[in-house]
Amino acid sequence: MKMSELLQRSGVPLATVKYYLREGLLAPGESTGATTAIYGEEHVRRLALIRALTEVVGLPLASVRTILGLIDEPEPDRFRTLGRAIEVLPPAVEADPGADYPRARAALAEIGQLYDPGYAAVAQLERGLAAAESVGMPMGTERLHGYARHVMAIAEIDLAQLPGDDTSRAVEYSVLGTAVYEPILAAMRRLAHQDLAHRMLGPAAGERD
Amino acid sequence: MKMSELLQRSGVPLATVKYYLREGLLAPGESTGATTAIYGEEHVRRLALIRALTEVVGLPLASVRTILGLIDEPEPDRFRTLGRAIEVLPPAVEADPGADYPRARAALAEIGQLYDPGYAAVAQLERGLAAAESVGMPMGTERLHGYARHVMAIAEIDLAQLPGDDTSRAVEYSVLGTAVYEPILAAMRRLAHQDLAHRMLGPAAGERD
DNA sequence: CCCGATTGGATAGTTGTACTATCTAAGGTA
DNA sequence: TACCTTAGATAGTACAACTATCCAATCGGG
Repeated sequence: MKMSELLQRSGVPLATVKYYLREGLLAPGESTGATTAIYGEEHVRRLALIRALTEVVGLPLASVRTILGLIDEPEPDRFRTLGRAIEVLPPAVEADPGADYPRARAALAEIGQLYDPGYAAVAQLERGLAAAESVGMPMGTERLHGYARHVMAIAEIDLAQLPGDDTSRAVEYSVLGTAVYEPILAAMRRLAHQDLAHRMLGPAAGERD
Repeated sequence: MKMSELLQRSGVPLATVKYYLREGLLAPGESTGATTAIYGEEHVRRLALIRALTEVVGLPLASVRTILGLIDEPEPDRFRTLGRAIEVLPPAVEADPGADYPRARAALAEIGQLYDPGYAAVAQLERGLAAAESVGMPMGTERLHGYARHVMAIAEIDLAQLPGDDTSRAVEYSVLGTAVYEPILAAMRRLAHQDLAHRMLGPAAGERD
């Protein structure tokens, strides 16, 4: 397809597509002359991916670039690839293997999970727990155990669908599954709150207070 | 305490505190003369809250302002208050009561939950589902049901701790609980993935691939 | 009570991100 | 052939979140 069709299919403005091309987020089309190039489905898909990561997940373009790079050329170690991808997901915190994350360490010990200070999610957990604390809502043991049990069940659902054979696809699935399903889970939790509140407080609860 | 102590306690630079004061995010201290004012614990707490919302949750200051306003002066309807707070949480999507959200509607019907197009989380769910689809990873029915069950259990844990008597505190708890625990849940899910992958693929899995 | 440090209040400047617009020249197209 | 589209380059914009400076009025230790 030509540029005009790509614009229409993707819904992204011309100036923005050109910007993404300049920035190397989008591969150039196959040139068929000095003023034309043809684009394929992969360009439409890539644009959808960029927009999803920026608009839905809320990533800055620099992080999008990192993730696209990991999908296009994953590192040989699948764990490290996913770890690096997670590092740029919000809340972006760099993991320092030498640092100590006391809250995260205690929490993980409590629920019997691996503590690896080199993994970005550990730093993220530490930061989240510290933030909850500093705001006057520290996470209690009961809540921690409850969360852990159900989060583990959710993770099992995720892992069950991971394509086991093809590394590149598995990386894409892992990265996107982490990034794309997170907002969905968040929305579902918010809706569950509303649903529960309605049930617990009765149908007129929306009008009360 | 005086300004210098507030700076030291909060760790926020002077220029930034002044900026927050100008922007009305932080209440001025009690003036004791033309060049001095005294600040209290509530100022320290407020600064921690602002930093948590910006740095951990990743909110723009405009959204922080909305949330602070809702905590300081909640609307009489607790549901609407929480709804308005959720509207500014990422992924920020405005709910349009007149619009139709087909994917969210279908998903909620599937799991037997209330569908209210005026609630921001419905628009957020729609957007998340559409993004997953456009990226080639549509959410399947099994995954939806699995997620729903465990998310509902998590929401029950949340609701169980909600202070029932004081509306203002309940609003603060609801808003902060939604915003502050979300990153923690996200981090826990990421860690659960790692933990599961290690168990399933064996201890040497980190080195494989 | 004096002098350097601190503060409040105002204003201007900086940095970074993500575009958006314009221009030119060369094709392509009806 | 006349107009439309495109590639490629460059410049400009808009906004957010600070950051820095300046001034004048204290405040507080010696």
